[in-house]
Amino acid sequence: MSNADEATKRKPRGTGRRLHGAIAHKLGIAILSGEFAPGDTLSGEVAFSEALDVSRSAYREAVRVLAAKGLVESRPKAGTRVLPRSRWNLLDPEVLAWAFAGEPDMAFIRSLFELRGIIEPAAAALAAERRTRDDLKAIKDALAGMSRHTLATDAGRAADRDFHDAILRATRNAPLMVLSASIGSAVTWTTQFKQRARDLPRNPIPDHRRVLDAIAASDPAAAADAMRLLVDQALDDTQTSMMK
Amino acid sequence: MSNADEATKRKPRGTGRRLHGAIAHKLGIAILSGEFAPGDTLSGEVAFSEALDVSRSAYREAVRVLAAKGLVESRPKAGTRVLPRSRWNLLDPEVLAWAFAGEPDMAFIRSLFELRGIIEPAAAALAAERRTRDDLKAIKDALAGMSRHTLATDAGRAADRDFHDAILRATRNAPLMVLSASIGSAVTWTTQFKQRARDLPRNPIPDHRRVLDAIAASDPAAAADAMRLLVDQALDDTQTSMMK
DNA sequence: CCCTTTTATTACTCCGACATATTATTTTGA
DNA sequence: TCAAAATAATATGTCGGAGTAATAAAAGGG
Repeated sequence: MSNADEATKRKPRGTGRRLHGAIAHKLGIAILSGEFAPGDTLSGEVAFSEALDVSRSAYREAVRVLAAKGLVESRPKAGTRVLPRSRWNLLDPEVLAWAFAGEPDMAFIRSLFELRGIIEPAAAALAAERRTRDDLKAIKDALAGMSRHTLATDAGRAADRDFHDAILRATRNAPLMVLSASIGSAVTWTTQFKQRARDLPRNPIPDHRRVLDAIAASDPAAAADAMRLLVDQALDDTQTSMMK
Repeated sequence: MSNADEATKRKPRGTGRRLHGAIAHKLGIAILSGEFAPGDTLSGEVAFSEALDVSRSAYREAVRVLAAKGLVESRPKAGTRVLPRSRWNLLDPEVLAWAFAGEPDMAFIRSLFELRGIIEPAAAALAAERRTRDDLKAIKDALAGMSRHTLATDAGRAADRDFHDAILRATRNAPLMVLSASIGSAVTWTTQFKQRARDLPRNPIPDHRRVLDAIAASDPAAAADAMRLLVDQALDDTQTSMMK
């Protein structure tokens, strides 16, 4: 190919993302947004890589990433096809990010909150049973961080995530932890939308404190109830802010 | 296991699995089994690919797959390092399969059943609320398939999976579906261990029918209770069979 | 008309080299 | 003596091409 084209071959490593990662990101968004529908077969690997002006290796590695997440499947002669949605690994953090990169689907967001509404109260109950003193301290510290910053700031949202993460860690259940971490990051996207539309609707500290108190008291039922309140309220806030 | 294909490296395909897939499988098992601990850095790309007697491209694509699942991270000069367990995407079906490829960890299995015990009753309740007539028919058909075959056969286990899948589809919640599909496949591995150690402990049809009846009656609470019974019982069976 | 065999297209695999980025080392200055 | 900056070393990242295996379609035979 033509050399000395350093200008045309611009480096996409703005955030330390590699080339194949950037391609996977691009294709992932295209698939999640419906630009490539399930059943569609992507044009050949030579054609596509030339269209993107990247090497075949980079394109192939990107396809491997997508295939690892269940988005596509490439078979000899048949080409690379987009798999049906049921095969997609929607819980993968990157897939989740791609889903929210385009215009977020309200039904999908509601599904996520519904799942969160199932997971988090149960997690709070488990945490109430198994928490150690260190777990309790971590939860308490996160709550203190929340009261120092508002949810409109990055620090405040980080503290909110820490609060939920600390509870998850107290469950001593690894699959539960990774699951809620995925959902939590997705929910973070939506809360960013939320605070964009409207400033914080109410003081979240008392509700969080109720969860903490129930876990401190080793009361699983109360912890689950308190957490259920918290999640339902978050869904309501998100919905109303997206309505307007 | 058969390792005759190890000698003839010319045709390394094992039933449709590509070379990079085989490498990813091998490395994935090595990581999940603890052979490579978090923080360990794999030997260089050239060294490792030569040790495996494969090209660098095949090895690199395998590493891309592992990186997509959060198992490793490759950085220039620093090498490819195994990420901490918290970054692993344990809900990925392939990762789950790798986790069960070695000797299964009882604590991990219990964690999975615990998660299943949270998810499935809630899913049954949602299904009871939203099921259509077609959903009900699918559940009924699956149950009929279960009564035709025993759980000791492949067909019987397939029918059991169909039963749970049909319920999940009735929830109209995509993330919930893929999540339970992952867990379900993992649980299938354990049931294979179970029936290997001992034949089926009891007739599972009546318990499943209770779930079906509750969903048919659109009774969420009853559906959740019936499903809870089912899952708890499955855990008990697995535990007792692994004890002996 | 259906099944088997053949053919051809296609994507996977492998190769070797160059470019790049990160880290470790060394050197210089305070 | 310590710290910071510049340099060097090395593994990763990237590239295009050639060979091979496998599948889908077409052709031939039953």
